[in-house]
Amino acid sequence: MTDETIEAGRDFIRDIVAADLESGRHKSVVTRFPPEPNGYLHIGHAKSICLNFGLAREFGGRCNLRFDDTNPTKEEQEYIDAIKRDVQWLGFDWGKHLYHASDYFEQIYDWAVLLIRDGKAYVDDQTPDEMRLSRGTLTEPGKNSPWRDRSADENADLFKRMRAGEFPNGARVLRAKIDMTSGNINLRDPVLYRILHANHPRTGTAWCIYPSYDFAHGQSDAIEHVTHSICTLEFEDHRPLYEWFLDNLPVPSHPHQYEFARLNITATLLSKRVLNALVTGKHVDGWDDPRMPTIAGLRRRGVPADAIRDFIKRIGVAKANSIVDSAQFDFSVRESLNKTAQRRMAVLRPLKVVLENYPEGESEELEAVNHPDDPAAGTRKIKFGRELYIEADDFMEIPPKKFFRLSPGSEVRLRYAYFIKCHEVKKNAAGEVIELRCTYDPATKGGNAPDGRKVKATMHWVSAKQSLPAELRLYNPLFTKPDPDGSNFAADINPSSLEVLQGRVEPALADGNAAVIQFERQGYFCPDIESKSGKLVFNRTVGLRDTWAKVAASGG
RNA sequence: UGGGGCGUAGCCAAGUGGUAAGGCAGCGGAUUUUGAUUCCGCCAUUCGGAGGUUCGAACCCUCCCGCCCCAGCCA
Repeated sequence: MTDETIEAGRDFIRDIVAADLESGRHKSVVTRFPPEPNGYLHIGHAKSICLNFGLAREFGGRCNLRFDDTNPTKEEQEYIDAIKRDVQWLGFDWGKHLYHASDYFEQIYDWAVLLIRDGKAYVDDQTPDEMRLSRGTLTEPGKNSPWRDRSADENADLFKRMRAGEFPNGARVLRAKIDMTSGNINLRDPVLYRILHANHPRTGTAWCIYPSYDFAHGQSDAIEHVTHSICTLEFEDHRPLYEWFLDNLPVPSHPHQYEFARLNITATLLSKRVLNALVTGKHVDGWDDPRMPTIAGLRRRGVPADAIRDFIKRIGVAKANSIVDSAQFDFSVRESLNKTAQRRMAVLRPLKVVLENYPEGESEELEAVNHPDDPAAGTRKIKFGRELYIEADDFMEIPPKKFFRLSPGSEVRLRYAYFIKCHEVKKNAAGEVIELRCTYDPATKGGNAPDGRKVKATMHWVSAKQSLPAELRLYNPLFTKPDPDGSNFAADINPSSLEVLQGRVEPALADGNAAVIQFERQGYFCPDIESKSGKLVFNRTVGLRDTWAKVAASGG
């Protein structure tokens, strides 16, 4: 076991599993992660993945990856491939336990026939509209279908002909005969099979009838000998139905369903419907757009898998609906990256600085450490010269009280280099600052003054000549509101979720495919998949905590 | 106004009859050649509300209030 699993928190599900093992109800735990391949996995799925695979790992059991592929009209091979890739990247392994609900279609069909023989299922000829009307409402009971009392033989014949493809989509369905007056609407004769003449990613055209989620899920769990079938709260109402099937069919095992609250994060929408619409509506650039809360998007953005696991561990598992502050996620990302990311310097918004007393045409090499807390990361050389770029935000001509970076007359340190002072500000016709004329103190090489004088700020910089141009992509929340409206998300989309800057980076980043690095005083960045030498592109994974921004925002 | 759930700090979340863990955020302070990191300290006399049981209640009982989910041939 790794430290991570030892530290896994306690929650009601882990308590149930531990108790079931303790009491001997189960010899070992078997869980499953059952995605429908109709979209990419997102951070909400990561919660389920960490729970299901984590349980198996912690208790020495097993977790199956099972595709819930019962609706060929929405499912695609691309999603199957992406889901596998993402689960693996998150650090989990299903071993040889890769399954599909479609693997069980024949068995599930046989069980449907059995229910028909037992008088517990019937073919309904009502139209979808008629069915909706006769289902009743939340407060009124439903009415029995006029087809509810067909003979077992007639039902068997009709069902066989449904399978044979004799009827068009929607013509008939197979329903369980349970109770049209139940307060639980899921028990009002739920649909077991519907006719769908569609190509299935795995079974092709072998079938034209497909089992519903309810009729496939529990039985699939039973076939796989799943012990704890964990799903989200909205399926709580389905549990009586889940159990009804297990009780009325000769299944090989009897799993139990437990429900937990799905993940919500502020200013983030986690529903495949919305994510799909963001992609198809071109609001983002694909499922792996770094602004997306998909696993693929987070990965492209530079978020490490261990940060996602750490986040999931910290938020816990419970039954209360909740919305986690996105700052909680950022914390886990920074926590991970702070330990692993090497430091480099990059200027996002370059402002030219000319050191008037530095000899023209000369340059020198200075030594910079790669990680302040990890000497093993070593050092690197960086070029210093007469012309530099500093961060435009690090200069203010008229500094407010608590601003202790560069301003006319003030002295600051350039990291690993020298103290400098500014004595002239050049502006363009529009009055914008375009260049600073400064002087440096040659006695402060390396960043310390022999006379012991202190500066209040240390700033990053790059050499004007030696640095490289780079595109820097800064990501802001995709939605402007902390609680965007999922049914009308377009209205809440943040028009500045992507900011593209043309900055300058140290030459050490020339090859364009480093791991995630920290640009000192700015944040963690990783080369985008589009980055290459000659055209460097970096994604900002997350910014550093910025106390000054808070001070400045509060007026000073 | 049917059925199923859930209410503990700004946000997550432990706690299940013995006197409110922890994390995030926030706020102080120390260290700092990243306004980062790290480190210290502060942050619920009270658990949605009201009654009741008990020596003792966030935990048990009663009533009330609030929020979420369900009326797909989606999952």
